[in-house]
Amino acid sequence: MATLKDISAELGLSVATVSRALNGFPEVNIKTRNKVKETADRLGYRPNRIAQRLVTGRSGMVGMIVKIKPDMSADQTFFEMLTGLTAALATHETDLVLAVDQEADPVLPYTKLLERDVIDGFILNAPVPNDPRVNYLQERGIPFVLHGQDRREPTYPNYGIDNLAVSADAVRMLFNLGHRRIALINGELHSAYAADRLDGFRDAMTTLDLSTVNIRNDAVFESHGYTHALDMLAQPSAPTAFVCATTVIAAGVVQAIKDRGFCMPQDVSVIAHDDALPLTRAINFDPALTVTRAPLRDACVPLAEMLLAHLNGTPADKLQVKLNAEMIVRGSTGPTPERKVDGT
Amino acid sequence: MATLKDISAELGLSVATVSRALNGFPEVNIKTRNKVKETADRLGYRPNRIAQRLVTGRSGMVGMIVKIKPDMSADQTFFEMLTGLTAALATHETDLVLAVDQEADPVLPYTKLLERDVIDGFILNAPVPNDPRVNYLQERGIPFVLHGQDRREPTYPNYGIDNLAVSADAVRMLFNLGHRRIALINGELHSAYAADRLDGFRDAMTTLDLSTVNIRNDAVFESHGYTHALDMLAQPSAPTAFVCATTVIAAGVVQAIKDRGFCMPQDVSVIAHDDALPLTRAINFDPALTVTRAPLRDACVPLAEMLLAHLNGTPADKLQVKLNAEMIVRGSTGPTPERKVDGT
DNA sequence: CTGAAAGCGCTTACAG
DNA sequence: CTGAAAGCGCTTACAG
Repeated sequence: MATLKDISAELGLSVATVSRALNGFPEVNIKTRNKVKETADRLGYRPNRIAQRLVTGRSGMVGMIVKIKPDMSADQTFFEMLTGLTAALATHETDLVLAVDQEADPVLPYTKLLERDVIDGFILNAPVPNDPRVNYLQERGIPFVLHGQDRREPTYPNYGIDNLAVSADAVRMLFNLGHRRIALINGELHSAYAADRLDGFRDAMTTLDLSTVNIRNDAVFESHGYTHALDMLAQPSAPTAFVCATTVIAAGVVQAIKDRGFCMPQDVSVIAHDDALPLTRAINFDPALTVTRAPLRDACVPLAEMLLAHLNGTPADKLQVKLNAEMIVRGSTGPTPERKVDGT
Repeated sequence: MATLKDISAELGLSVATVSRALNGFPEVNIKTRNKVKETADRLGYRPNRIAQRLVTGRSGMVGMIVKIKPDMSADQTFFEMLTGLTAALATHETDLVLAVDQEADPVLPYTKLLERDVIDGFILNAPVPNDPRVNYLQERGIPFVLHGQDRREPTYPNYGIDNLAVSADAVRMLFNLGHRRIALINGELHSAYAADRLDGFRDAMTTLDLSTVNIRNDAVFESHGYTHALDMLAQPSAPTAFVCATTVIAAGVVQAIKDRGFCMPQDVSVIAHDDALPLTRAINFDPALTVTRAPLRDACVPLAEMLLAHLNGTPADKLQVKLNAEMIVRGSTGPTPERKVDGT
């Protein structure tokens, strides 16, 4: 493997100049730079990252702790994030080092990864409300970026969508179509996103003076969407609209609607939040699913770049992004049956 | 962060001696060693891996390319391997660097990872027959270990079970119970393991002079197990026994048997290969499932250690392991109905 | 615009 | 048993 020394020997230059030429320092003569680049190419020079890292004090590695859930419900989202983050970090010569969390203590894997190795910072995903990992890393001054929001007033870099607004937008949209009995089939409350969705839902419903009896918080399985919807639709005053945590949940809900002999959207409307995962796509529903949409993949580049910016000194308060999901109205939502009757 | 220099300054020793003391060199005086260790502990010394790696020429990173399948069928096994490998490598101060393969060209991610960084070697999982990655890495002299067998006569480190024997054992066992019409619900043939299972099945059946009409090679979904078994059981001469690629397939097959009104094992026997994944456990079947068993997790420590041994100079021909899966007979297999009739 | 020098934190022959 | 020295391959003040 060619080194800077090889190039400098070949050209009769110092390694310092070769280094500067290759790293785009403005002061080097353009002819020198070209000669250097050419021989570097010819010799197949690749900078030794390890040496660079020793001198810069950076390891070029950021950590992520993977939580293996026995129910595997997080797989799809995890793969999506893994793909996007790996690619985004590779752009910046940074590797993603994984540690797998099999422990009860949520911060233990962080301890281990920090003890054992040189990690520049962490990407925290799938936060729980008031995530304990945040406190742990903050106390130690270890840089990180959080995907999502685990508290109302974050003081650290974080990027995510406004999950309160996701629910509120859905409720308001259904309300405007005439719906009054609106159900929420939510994710599990130990996830921060689901807790926010619940809060947003309750707030919006209460503001509109609607009852919030039809709420379920449960693991994101199609079968759960199915059984919860089936239950609710059997009640005397069944919901006329469902707000679903994900398109996977929606798939179960839609099946329940069919199995109860109802039509969508004539009898029952369905809206879901759409992470734009490759499976269970909203447009493949029949009719296509109305959604609030925020592709999970879109978070990866910002997350990577925010962490690296933070490592380079950008203060945390400049690195806080809360986005609004986009509302896409398709065929699965429509006016309530009551309203249609009233209207004609 | 404390360095060797800090310790040496504190103790009036040279960094060389401190280094040797900490690294367990036999020549250091026991009292010196103890003093060094004590101050190292007190100062919270952690060796700088980057510096170690620069001088040893090792990066302490091994690569694995993750293939994201749209059907997500490999998730469970991937997580299992990820967990085990991460833990096994951590024992040896080695990190697992992931690259995600989203490309058509199966070697492209290897090129990228090698170009971009300093990777000591690779772990290749989920091989296809005559895996092209093998040739690529061998040509370039890059160390790797393969999980499984992608060809009959490997010339590189590899670890896996004998998948031909898995099928052959299952067939022979069913034959001895009197079964003659034996079906195989296999994985997809682009996987090396499935290709071997098919070969083993065909060979064993042919040797026993049995017909091999009932074979399906398909993605490992419970629904596929269900539909294939349902089809086969509707035929005039339906199989009396099923050999299943995995317990997930078996779950579908068992459901089909029930739905056709048959009893297991009185009417139909089922045997599966069991990777011992946390979901779909063989003992949770009713009756419990007869399996050939080889926990995927068990491969992780050997794989990690074989790769590291290879990096340290152990020749490839000493690093080739082919294990036999264990046969565990439970309630899902029994004598054929014909035989019982004949016998009484 | 270029070079000589110091240094990042280790390891390991070579002396003694 | 311990130390002084060289070196891994870079980067970056400091001179000129």
